[in-house]
Amino acid sequence: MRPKTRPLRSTRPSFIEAARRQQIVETAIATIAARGLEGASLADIAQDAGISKGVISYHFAGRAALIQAILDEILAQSHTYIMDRVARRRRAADKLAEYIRASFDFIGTHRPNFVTWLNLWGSLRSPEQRTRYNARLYEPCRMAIATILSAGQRNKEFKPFPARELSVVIQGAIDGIMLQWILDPAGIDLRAASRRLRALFDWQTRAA
Amino acid sequence: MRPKTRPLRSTRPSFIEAARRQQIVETAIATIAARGLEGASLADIAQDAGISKGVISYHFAGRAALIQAILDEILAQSHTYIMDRVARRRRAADKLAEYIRASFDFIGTHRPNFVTWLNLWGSLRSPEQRTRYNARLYEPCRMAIATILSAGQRNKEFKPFPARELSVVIQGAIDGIMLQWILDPAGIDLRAASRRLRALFDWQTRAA
DNA sequence: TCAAAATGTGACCATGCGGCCAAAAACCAG
DNA sequence: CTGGTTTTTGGCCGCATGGTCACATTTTGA
Repeated sequence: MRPKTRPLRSTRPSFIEAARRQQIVETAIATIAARGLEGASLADIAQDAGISKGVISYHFAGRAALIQAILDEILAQSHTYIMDRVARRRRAADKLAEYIRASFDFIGTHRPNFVTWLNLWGSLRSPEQRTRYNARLYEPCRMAIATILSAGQRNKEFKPFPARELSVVIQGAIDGIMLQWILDPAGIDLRAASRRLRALFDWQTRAA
Repeated sequence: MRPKTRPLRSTRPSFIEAARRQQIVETAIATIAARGLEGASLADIAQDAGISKGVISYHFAGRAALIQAILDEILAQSHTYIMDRVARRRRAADKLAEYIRASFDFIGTHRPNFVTWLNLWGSLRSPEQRTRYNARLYEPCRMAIATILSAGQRNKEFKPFPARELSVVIQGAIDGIMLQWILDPAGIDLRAASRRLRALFDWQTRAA
């Protein structure tokens, strides 16, 4: 019998454990995207996954832990995909353009993830009012952009500008457009937005 | 005794009714901002407002109706404030800059509103899966910007560009930066972002 | 001034939720 | 095969929630 408080991961998670966790997280993303956060009880998620409710309790410490796992999963998937594509480019200007293009590509092909992502923003500071955790979520994205920008400035590809400040604006523009698209898919042309953003920030960064 | 189903607003709402509704909505905004959506029960809100729980049920058809009222209130406040300031400017370029500046000013001075706003995004389609309502929420903002842009193009202040497309980008940038600031206030410099956005879109729109 | 309407109260209720557990089932090493 | 371990099941429980109601209080208007 697994003790109630997990023994600090004494052994590696079994194959079944990893698979089940993954399955539950993915089902939960779909369920939340479809019915909203409040409409997605553990029972609902279990039913969608075709398992008993107890299984979720067995693999996750509680609802909060499941939500945390969902957040991590969504963020990791997106980050991995984007950075993979960025890494294939050499020049800073290409990296920046690819960052934007990959972001929109991923958003466009993973709508449920971002619908759920949106539903979960409100739950971010639930556990202990830890507003601070949220910073941890966003900082890597801004950091990635800022790194590209700084590198471009170092090798004179880019002109001088405050990299950190601009990275906030770039990430903001991407997320803000995503938000509009989540709330009103028919009203937003993701492809056009992606194109314009690339042109806009290319113009804004490239040396004369 | 008021009938359960409201008689289609046969008479104008009384003074007390209007005041109470306003009080409840404002208290609810604060409560949700402080404790999160799931942590803000009707009982909590009532307590914060110093009234009995039944009063909320008396003035609102249910929790969903209250949330809807909150959304309308937040949106109306913001929209009114911004458009008031925009209206004071004559030239299109000034209107655009003022739109951006006013947006950030309002965001910066009404944090609780936007924390709650963020918490409520997930509840937008709760009632009937009406994803469509969301469009109604965002469209006015984009419309306002597009109107400014079009006017500027007509009188040659602005160069030619797809106004609708750019308005999506402008509103997106504002909201995306707001989002980062909500999640991580210490990590974002609103003033700098406002300045950069104004410069960026001035550059992007103004005729040569 | 006073009855009727509007508003507020606090207790009450049904419901659904997250969490728990004892027993069954599946899995696996020896 | 077998005994121990992991995983799953399905039902149960306590609790908090949104909503309702009979009654108290205040406001209104003639």
